[in-house]
Amino acid sequence: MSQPKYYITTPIYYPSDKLHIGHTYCTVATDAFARYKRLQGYDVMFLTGTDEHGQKIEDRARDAGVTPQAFVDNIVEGERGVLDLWKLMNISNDRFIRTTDDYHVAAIQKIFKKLYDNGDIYKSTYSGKYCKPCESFWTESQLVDGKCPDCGREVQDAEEEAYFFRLSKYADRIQDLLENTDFLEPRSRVHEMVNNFIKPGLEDLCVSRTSFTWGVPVDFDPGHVVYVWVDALSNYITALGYENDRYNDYADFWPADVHIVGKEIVRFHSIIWPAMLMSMNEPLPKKVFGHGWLLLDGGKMSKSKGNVVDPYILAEMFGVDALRFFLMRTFPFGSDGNFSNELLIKTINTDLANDLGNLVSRTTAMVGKYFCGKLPGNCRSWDAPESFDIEQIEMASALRDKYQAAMDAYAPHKALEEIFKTIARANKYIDETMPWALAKDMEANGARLAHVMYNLLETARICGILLTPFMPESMEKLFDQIGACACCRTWESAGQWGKLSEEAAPTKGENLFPRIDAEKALAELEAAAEAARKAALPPLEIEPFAEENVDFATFCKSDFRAVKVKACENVKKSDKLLRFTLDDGSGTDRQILSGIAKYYKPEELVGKTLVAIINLPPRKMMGLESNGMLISAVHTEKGEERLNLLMVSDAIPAGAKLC
RNA sequence: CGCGGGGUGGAGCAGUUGGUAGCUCGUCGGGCUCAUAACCCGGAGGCCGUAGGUUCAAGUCCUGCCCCCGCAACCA
Repeated sequence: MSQPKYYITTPIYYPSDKLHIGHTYCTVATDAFARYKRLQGYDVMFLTGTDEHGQKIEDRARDAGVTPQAFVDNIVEGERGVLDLWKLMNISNDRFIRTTDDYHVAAIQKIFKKLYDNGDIYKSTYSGKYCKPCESFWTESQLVDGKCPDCGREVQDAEEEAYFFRLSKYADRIQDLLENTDFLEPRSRVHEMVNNFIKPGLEDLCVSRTSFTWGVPVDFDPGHVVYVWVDALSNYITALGYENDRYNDYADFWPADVHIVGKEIVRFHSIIWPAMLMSMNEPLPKKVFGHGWLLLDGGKMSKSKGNVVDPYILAEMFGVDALRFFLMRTFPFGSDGNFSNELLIKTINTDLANDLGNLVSRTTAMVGKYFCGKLPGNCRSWDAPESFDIEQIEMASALRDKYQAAMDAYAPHKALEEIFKTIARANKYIDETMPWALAKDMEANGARLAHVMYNLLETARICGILLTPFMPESMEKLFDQIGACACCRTWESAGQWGKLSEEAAPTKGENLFPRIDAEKALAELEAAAEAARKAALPPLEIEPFAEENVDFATFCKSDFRAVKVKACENVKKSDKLLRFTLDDGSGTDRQILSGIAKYYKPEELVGKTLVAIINLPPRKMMGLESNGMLISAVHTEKGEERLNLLMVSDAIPAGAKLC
């Protein structure tokens, strides 16, 4: 008897930069669904990975002075890279595919050839707007004011030889798939796809490039590399062993049960990908779900806005499970949501610390206090239940089904809402039953009190099971604290009231979810963000070179001399100016004021031999006259201005002319 | 210009097939003391962007307009 199979995927992310909270959102959601299905007893294949080819990576690698492979290796496998992030976030993927993996590359060549051989890929010319310096093609709509969006320079019409995929051939079948099945969800995305792309007429798709080389080579036509579509989308099947020997799971797991994707790539997954599969005569995935975006301040987060949220910092500060929970609890999956640190902290404090954590804490503490940590047994049932007993038990008993309905509808936020309604009910139940009052007369009320405790533990147990996909580690701790054995942590047992042993021995452990001091945490986050901004600044910047020439005669008029510092002091009431008394070789002291107090202490300059231009017109600063200007070298490091006075050999006599 | 999404008490959001407007936070008042100054109860606060229409009945359907966000060939 084999288990039912379930195959779920995230997109493969583009490692041109470090991943941010948006990628984390998508991956955590997929992980929660994967864990949910495992909990239900499915044999789950959960795939994620990275899409590592293309022009942008080639460019970024060149800028960084490394090979494209080294560049992506660093982002994927390096410290705090993609793999580290998923490990930190406790992502339970069964497989990780990189499009640079040998088996994938070889499989892509076979897939490309297959599409070519069946006539759906043909050779033609690609025409578009080309920016020569950037060596990039752009579409009309990508241009900014008709110019290259990267460098702002003029573009020209250009053509290159390329292979095309007959996407148009599948337009009708795709439209039918989108409109008449629930292939694509949420439903609102269907209108977008059909109105925007199918109704205007699907154009054939350019699937190869000759303008860059970082990609899978078309093996039967040197110079061409496979463009993103075939390369990236096929990952979902090559990772199962399609057209390769590395794996052998295609028969078991394809078609995928669901591709979880961000809304911006719904197009590729709901139009191009099915068309490719139709062409290859392979089954289509059962569903594509396009989730929403996390917005910041009502707008998109982007590097250019400098408002990218770093999941590392949040997870380290608040805990992985708290972050995972927040992402799934707060935002309706499928629509956009406004991310903020305040909301994150508030959600953790309210739901996790005050409601769930505190419920477990007060319950286990009471069992410890009133029953020395072990229920007396025979406490599962009660002869004359109050209405609130019944209500509490019924609510917890019905929870699993409600949860399942929400999860199956890809509404994890609703599933969590149901759980927390039940948790809130349990907190209320404590008020209604007043255990501390019962405890005053244990002889008379001990049995009743034990029943109340049992009901609370049982509610916590059921909630704990259903929360496991979202917070796997914390729920293990919860189970340990309430004394739940392995057999009452299962999906099956989550649907059955009364599975917990009547002689369970809870222990009050450490707080599952400590309260967060919001003010302090926000200040720390602000400091971390500031540090990140600084770190992102270029390590070294120099002034751009002058575009205009200066003629030789004008230059020669500038009289540069070696000067020796006889005295130097801070100018009173000025935090910038230093006053120099200089020997310029004339026999008369020369006074120059220089705004470099930030960089030098006066005393360290006395005796130094510097360079000054001495025929600038005299100028008064802070009431003192300055006769010339000392020459310094300036540059910027990590956004901070650096200045070095030009110091020359003390062997040079004062007054020596520089030319 | 086109397409998509959204405009609901101070803030952030739910509102399934049209039938007395809900949740979280905040706020005000009360209760409790088992617990992570947490928990429980109650109050105040919304003519559901706007103008029309359909209907016995509309936040929910239709039309026009205003405002916000996004997409427009790979930023989840």
